[in-house]
Amino acid sequence: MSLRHAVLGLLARDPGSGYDLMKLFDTSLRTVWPATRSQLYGELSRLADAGLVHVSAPGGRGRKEYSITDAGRAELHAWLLSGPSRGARSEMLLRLCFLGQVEPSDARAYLRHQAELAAKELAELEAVERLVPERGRLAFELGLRHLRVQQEWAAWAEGRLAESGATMTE
Amino acid sequence: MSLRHAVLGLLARDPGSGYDLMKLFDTSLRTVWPATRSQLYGELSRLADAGLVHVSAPGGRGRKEYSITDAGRAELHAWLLSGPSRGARSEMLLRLCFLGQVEPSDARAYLRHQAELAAKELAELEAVERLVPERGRLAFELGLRHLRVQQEWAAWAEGRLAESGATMTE
DNA sequence: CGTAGCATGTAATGAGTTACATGATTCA
DNA sequence: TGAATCATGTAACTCATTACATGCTACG
Repeated sequence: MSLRHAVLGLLARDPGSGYDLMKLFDTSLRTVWPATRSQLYGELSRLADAGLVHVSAPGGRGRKEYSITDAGRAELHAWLLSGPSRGARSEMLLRLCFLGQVEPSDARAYLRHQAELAAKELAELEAVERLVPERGRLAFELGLRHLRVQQEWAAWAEGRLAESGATMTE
Repeated sequence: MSLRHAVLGLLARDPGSGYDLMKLFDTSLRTVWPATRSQLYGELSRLADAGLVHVSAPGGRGRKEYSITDAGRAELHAWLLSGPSRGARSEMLLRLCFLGQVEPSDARAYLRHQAELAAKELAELEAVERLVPERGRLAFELGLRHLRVQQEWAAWAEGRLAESGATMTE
């Protein structure tokens, strides 16, 4: 139930309408916690019902500007410091569990492709490094490091498969 | 839609009943792709309707042993080699985006806790390293490397906060 | 006056969680 | 005969995705 907390986090920085928040979900949070309009507007209503946010400034064109309440801030704070919730799914790891079931050459090609993909994303990330605001620095650095291991690991894994394949056909 | 592929992957290794598969979901796949009974039995029916698996051996107590079909194998193969699907959510990264909104001392404590957590999981993983079957080796290694960066990063991040906190109060 | 951008939602469907509900067999 | 294990499911609910649907306003 973290969409709720993403919304609270954004509103804790600045009040805004659903429309405003949507732009943030489509930019800064795009790769971290994607959300759609229908989800967002629904969640805003529920948050308002629960008293965690309130409409602070109705505007033209039906605009409703929301602000976080004290209760909302308390909820956000508690969540921020709470442990990681269970149930993490990793499609990558799942594929890996069954990668032994395709031809070794296919598996190698797949891993090579993964390495290239990670390298590309890494390059993109490094290119925008200086644009990252100070407050986003920690998250950025973690993303960077994750991509680096991803790339190194894929290269290592491909090498390993190549070796064992060679051994087998000898 | 990856529960489907997890089931196909398991059945491609060995035929089994919903009950059998559930044990695997609760052990080997627990940390990779958790699933519940109700999800699993539902998915098995749908897979059978779609012709990707079939009941190969009905047994006592209502047991239905499923096997993968050629169509199922084809589907699995295609999925294994397909690119990563979009929509990856990271609760960790989301927390990080908003960690600036709590007291620096709270944030540091949180990061220290994360580092310890990663170190503990790492130790557990390393302890069972030799029990990992050859076919699970790639996934295991990726998990290991991810935990290592997690730990190193959390330590680095905490140090960074400590520094900037010190600068601010000077 | 038209179009780009602002601004809000609903409906249908699929995926995941939790709780409930039942019955057969084996073995001590 | 009673408990553990085998074995299957349904129902209610929440969360996420996709498509549909509408209307106002500023500006050129």
